[in-house]
Amino acid sequence: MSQRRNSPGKQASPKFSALRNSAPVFAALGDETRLFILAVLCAGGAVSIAQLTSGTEITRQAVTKHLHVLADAGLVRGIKVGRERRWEFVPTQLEEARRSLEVIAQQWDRALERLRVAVEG
Amino acid sequence: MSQRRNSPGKQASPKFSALRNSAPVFAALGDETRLFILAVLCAGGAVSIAQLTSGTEITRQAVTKHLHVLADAGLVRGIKVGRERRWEFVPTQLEEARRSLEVIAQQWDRALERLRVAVEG
DNA sequence: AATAAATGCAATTAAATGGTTGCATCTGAC
DNA sequence: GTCAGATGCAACCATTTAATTGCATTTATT
Repeated sequence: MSQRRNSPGKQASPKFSALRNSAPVFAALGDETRLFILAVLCAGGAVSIAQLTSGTEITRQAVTKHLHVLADAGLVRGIKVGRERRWEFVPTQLEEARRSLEVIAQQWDRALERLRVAVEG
Repeated sequence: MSQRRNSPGKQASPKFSALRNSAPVFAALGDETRLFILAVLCAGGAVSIAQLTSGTEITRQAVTKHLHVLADAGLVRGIKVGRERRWEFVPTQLEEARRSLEVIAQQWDRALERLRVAVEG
């Protein structure tokens, strides 16, 4: 996921690199099935693959792959319990992503404010 | 982008369909170059393709494609001005996405709270 | 020990993505 | 009217992604 293909800026500002870091997280969130899985895990705690699969219409292996995508993005974690593996939500990265959106939104708000001042004042 | 491949739930709850709707937005955000473009547009107002391209190391056409992905997700809009097209940020969908993350986070918080109550009494 | 449940692993496939090059079109300026 | 600047459009290519099927492995249970 996101093999650091061809990044933009030459020497990205520190402000932007925070944003940049959450690109993989957004990519992981950018799929209905994964959003569904995440919603389930947020609500319930630790759930097995079999249980998660029963909530979808795809195969167990497909669900497994989605779980690994989410895990690579740091959004979930799986721990073995007996013969099954329980998957649970890990809040850190989602918080990070939320902050990133705030940053963009704030930047926008400031731009609007500057515009307002320039016009009115 | 997101050809509604194989969606999860049979009759998704209204609560989840709000989340589901922002999957395409997250997908659009899940790329460094697009995050960069978005950051620029948030800061600056209306910018031409040529100007945007100069901030990256990819071709103008690649930037154009990214802009269309962002536009399809409703995050930006382009308006023709003379012989150039100015692209600008549109805040609505980003707000929507932010709310989605809040919903997930709140669900998680409530789950923790229930757990706390169950343990502490 | 034998069996069934729950996963893990690998190969395969169709479609989507990110990028490119080349050429056409539209528009402002001289 | 010609010419350069800024896009638009289309074909093409390599990689990644989402899903599948089939088989191997691990682990409760009886």
